[in-house]
Amino acid sequence: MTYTVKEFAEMFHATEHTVRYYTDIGLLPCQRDGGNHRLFDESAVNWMRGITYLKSCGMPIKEIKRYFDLCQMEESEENLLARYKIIARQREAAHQKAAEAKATADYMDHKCRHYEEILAGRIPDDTNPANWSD
Amino acid sequence: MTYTVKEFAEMFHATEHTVRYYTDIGLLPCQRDGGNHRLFDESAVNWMRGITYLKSCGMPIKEIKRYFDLCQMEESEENLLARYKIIARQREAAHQKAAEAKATADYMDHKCRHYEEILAGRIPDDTNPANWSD
DNA sequence: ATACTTGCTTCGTGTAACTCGAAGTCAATA
DNA sequence: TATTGACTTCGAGTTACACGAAGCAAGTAT
Repeated sequence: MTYTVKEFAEMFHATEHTVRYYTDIGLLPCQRDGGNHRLFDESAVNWMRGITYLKSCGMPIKEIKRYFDLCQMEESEENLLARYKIIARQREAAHQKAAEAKATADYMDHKCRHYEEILAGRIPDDTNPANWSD
Repeated sequence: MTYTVKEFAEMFHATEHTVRYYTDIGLLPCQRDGGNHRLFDESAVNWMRGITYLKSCGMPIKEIKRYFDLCQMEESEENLLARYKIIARQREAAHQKAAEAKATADYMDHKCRHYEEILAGRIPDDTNPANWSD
């Protein structure tokens, strides 16, 4: 089973532009059909899943590419360790991002309730940028 | 109490470049001292706190600016509601981001353990981009 | 007094990761 | 035959900075 650019983009909630961009910079492998159109197979789907996870850790595209290049090299203890280090580092980054995102969400809950109190007329409107201490 | 660009940047783990950039585009207010150097007061600190929260929701800078402009306008029911809508929307965004970040962190934990199994020699090295299904 | 260092200033270019639109190709359909 | 739709490449635009050059002003060391 293969996918066209459009189908592939939809699978990952990405734009076709982005998918083409990834193939152009060599981040995402693809075949071409008779009409020179990009075709993606299951392995490309798996690559792309990995890309989205690593991107979500905040990893720059160039580094993601380096990681995938490592994955395609001949196996060796050294290579394996290098890959592990990258993943471990990104795991850390992911946890930090998650904690930060949680804190932001909590804060926004609080801020939202504050607005609702004002709208209900229970407290006066003190909304001013200088009041972000709330 | 006022702060220089450097002090202010450090407070928010931002670069001096970024702080200057924010003042230049009118997102962050500041005074100037005799030597034309930027000076930030407590209210700027609060503004900046708000900016970092909203940015962390994924809100573009231009929209953040529009929100802060609303905060400085004359109060009215309409204005208040407009502001509330913005905040409520960003609250949603923040929760979505938090959930996604959590999922990524969990996945990275899993991936990390997978690597540790390989390194311990308990399972063979199948690490290949096409195996991101793991 | 002179030189150096520190910290700021503006200005202009560079970067990442897209994002958009123009212009063209090709196959299927009305 | 004409148009539609999906694809192609290419080049320019966007966001949110990052960086470096060149210059000023105050304080410190020699």
